[in-house]
Amino acid sequence: MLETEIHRPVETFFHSRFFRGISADELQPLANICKRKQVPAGTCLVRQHSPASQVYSVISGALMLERSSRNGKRQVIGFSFPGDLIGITSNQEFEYSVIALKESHLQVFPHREFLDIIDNNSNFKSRVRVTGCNILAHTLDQLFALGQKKAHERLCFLLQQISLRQPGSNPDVIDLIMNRQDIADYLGLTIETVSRAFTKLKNSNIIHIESAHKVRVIDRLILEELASAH
Amino acid sequence: MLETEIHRPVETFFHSRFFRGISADELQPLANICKRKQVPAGTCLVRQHSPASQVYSVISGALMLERSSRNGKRQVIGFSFPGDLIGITSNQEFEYSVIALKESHLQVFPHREFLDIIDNNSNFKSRVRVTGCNILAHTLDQLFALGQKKAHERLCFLLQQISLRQPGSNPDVIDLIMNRQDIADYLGLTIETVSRAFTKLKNSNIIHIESAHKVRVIDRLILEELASAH
DNA sequence: CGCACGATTGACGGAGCTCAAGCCGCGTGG
DNA sequence: CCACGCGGCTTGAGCTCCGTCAATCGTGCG
Repeated sequence: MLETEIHRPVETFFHSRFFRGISADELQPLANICKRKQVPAGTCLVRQHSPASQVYSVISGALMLERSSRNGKRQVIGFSFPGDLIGITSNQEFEYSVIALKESHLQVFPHREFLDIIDNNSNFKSRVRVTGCNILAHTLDQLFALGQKKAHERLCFLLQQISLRQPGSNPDVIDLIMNRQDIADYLGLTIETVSRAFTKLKNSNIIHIESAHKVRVIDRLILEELASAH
Repeated sequence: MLETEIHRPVETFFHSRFFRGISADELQPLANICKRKQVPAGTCLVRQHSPASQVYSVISGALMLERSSRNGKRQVIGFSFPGDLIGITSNQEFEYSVIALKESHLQVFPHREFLDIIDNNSNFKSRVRVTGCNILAHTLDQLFALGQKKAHERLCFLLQQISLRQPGSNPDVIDLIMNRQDIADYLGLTIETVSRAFTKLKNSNIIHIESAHKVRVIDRLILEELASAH
């Protein structure tokens, strides 16, 4: 894991959707406090209950947010893709661990300074609020899925999520960066049930499984119908 | 449902924990835009997908937040008690419906003006952020319960939640303001399973059921152990 | 007192969990 | 280049917990 100072033009590093359309002048204060970090696949970027002293912006790669309990149970909270922010919280501690699923590049900001700069710029301010609301909205969707849906419907929910949020232009080819255990812990199921749900969707001609980690959407309408929370 | 202007001293209405310790001078701008609302038990205060144009502060009573899908499934998101804020979002629409479980009194603020005032006062600003984070933290706890816990453990989670958040000084006597269907939809179970979970906890001498809506905690340590997400 | 509705209990079936075996893709080494 | 082994995924068999359906209980209210 290496952290380096930025010595290049500001705009180069702020391609995240969070910063889109904000002028270089406004970005400069953030650039001044920004470092970069590169983490290999499998590393733990943030440990649950550690002090929330950094804010991260994902530049490339993919990460997983998770919570674990003492008795070994784990709930995967979500996945972070390029453009996502991690660690915008007002609590003292991180609510979850963050683990890199692939090698990932991130921007790192000191938490306190980040919020100070955000607070003094109304463009940023509203974006941070929207980001927070989006996170909550996603968590509520997931809650609905876990509380009210069957195994194969939950899987549709996950596929839909990834399909819409993964980088790249073709949402019909889904790149499953996580393994089956991660999916199971995200959906509140076991790996066996996840596997059976995959074959069920395959046999219903809703998806085509090109490999264990690559899925093609055949019938998007039905996928959405099964995934939807409304 | 009646809405009235405030003509009494400011402090009278701002006893919510959200406003605690903030001076009358600072509260005045909020008082100026504040109306009151009283809703009888069973009323729908906010309808899912309606424009998020109000912020509410609960003065007395109890409310339930829920999401419904077209096919009739419902997920209860949480419960609001005196001192809670409802509707702090940056989205255009409410993410959920809000229904009064008892007759409830609320303060009502226009959304836009509320946020403007909040943004110009650093005391408020940090409190709003903390409130948002607490809501997310609670939702994550619930997510963990639905994903990883068995029926009777989920029930312990709910009892623990209410016990800690309900008004009144004695956390060992739990007032179940909601009915069994509400509990079931909160925990992702059916009413029958909820009922069986109650008798299971009763037979294990963890709780005593005084009536269908009043429960006494016998063994708080075990209750916490079963409820905990860590 | 009797009705009505909500809560509880019982019997049964099924979705998903557990345990175990088999399969597949991939990397390593002969 | 192929044999082998390993780890992750899939499939199968049996069991368990929870959902479903139905009957009963209990409490509050007209």
